[in-house]
Amino acid sequence: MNSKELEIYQKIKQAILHRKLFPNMQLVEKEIADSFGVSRTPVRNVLRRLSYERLVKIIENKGAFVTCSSIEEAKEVFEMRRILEAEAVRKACRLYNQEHIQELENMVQEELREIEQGNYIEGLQMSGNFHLKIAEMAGNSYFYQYLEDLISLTYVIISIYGRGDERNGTCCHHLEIFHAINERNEDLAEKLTVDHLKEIESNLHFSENLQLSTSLIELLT
Amino acid sequence: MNSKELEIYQKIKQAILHRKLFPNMQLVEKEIADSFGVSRTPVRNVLRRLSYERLVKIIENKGAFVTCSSIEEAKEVFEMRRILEAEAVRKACRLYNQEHIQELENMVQEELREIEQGNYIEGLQMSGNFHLKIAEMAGNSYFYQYLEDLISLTYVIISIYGRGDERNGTCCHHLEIFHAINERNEDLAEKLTVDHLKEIESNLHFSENLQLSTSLIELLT
DNA sequence: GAATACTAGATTGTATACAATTTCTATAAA
DNA sequence: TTTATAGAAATTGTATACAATCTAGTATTC
Repeated sequence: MNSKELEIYQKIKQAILHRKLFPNMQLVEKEIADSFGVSRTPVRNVLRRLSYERLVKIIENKGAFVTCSSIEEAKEVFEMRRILEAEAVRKACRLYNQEHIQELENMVQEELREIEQGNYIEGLQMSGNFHLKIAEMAGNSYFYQYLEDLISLTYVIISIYGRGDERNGTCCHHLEIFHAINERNEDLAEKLTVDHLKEIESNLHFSENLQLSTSLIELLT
Repeated sequence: MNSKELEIYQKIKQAILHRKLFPNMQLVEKEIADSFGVSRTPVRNVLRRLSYERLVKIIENKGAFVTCSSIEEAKEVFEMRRILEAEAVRKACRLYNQEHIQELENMVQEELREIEQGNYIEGLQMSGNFHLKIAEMAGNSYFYQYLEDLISLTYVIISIYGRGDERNGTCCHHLEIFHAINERNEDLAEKLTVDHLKEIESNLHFSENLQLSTSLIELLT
């Protein structure tokens, strides 16, 4: 993917993660192409890549739509995150160097600042970056590749099923996880990570009949 | 991906897995397009998808090449397979139904027949299908998606670093794993699966200076 | 008035033309 | 002989034109 496509890719992805583009909203190729001053060709390439990452859903002859994960899909995302992040944080405990741990600490601090200032979306973004940093520290590129996609999808899932009060415990959890990693306490780091993810998931309201939101947003577009 | 692209995708993928196309070989868009009687457009789409799956490497302005995994990349693949398949086989033990277990048994039997008849490539293919079936039984679509790609890459890795004597123990292992699953013995099934993957990896010759094969094959194309 | 069929517009899918880049080769200079 | 260079060929990248499909609105029929 060249620099032009990369820019389009990042802009669209950020727009989805920052909730400028809502689940089920159609991404019309021509509109995007015009707004970037390019032809439909690179836009189509980007949309295909996003669909491979499950952030958009392409329906043949109909178009590309921002993903609106079902409850089952959301649960799959969290389950896979627990599996991958449990292993990743263990490996991070074993493999990290001074530079890594310094960066991780900075990220926790920055996240705390954002939350204190009431920047909800930015805090959520930093939260994801914290998890991704651990994936990077684990030293196997698949952790990063897979978790980048899963964490991106988590943003969308929270925007669908979240209550809007996600800022509560997460940054404290991150601080605890950071300390466990710093002490190279694998068992503790894994436990804290898995519990953390389970708590985030448990704060979503899957119980209510939210399948409606699918068609509802569809009507609004 | 529509039916036309799907066909091209499957043909190219099978050609790589069956070693008709060698690592580092260039996949020229026009040649493929002509051979399928289509334009370059759908071929380009397919090549991009294969590059997401890491089966093909696209270099800007140069083209698409069959992946030639480095030793480090190969080790990443096996590590990630152990992590995912360990969890998948545990979940399979808990979740399988009668239909699943029947299909799995059939696959082991078919693999045994292929090996007995000396069909090396077919046996290897069936071996991969056995692992994929377990991923399917685990009931989380990410197991299947991720392992489909990782197992495909494993074929290429074995073609690069294998000794050609991979047929030895694998099918016996599969039979043992099948029995463990059938008895819903999670711990045993996980242990057998991880050991099985470690043995396959240990039978590759990473030690020798095989980075040469990269440039060597490059010269031949 | 409700249901259906049809037309027009919008959108995606594919092929093709052209531009940009790389690769190869032949020629000339050291 | 080797190296450097120029130009031709091959290949990829992008834009555009056209085909196929879907969507929506309108007219028509019952």
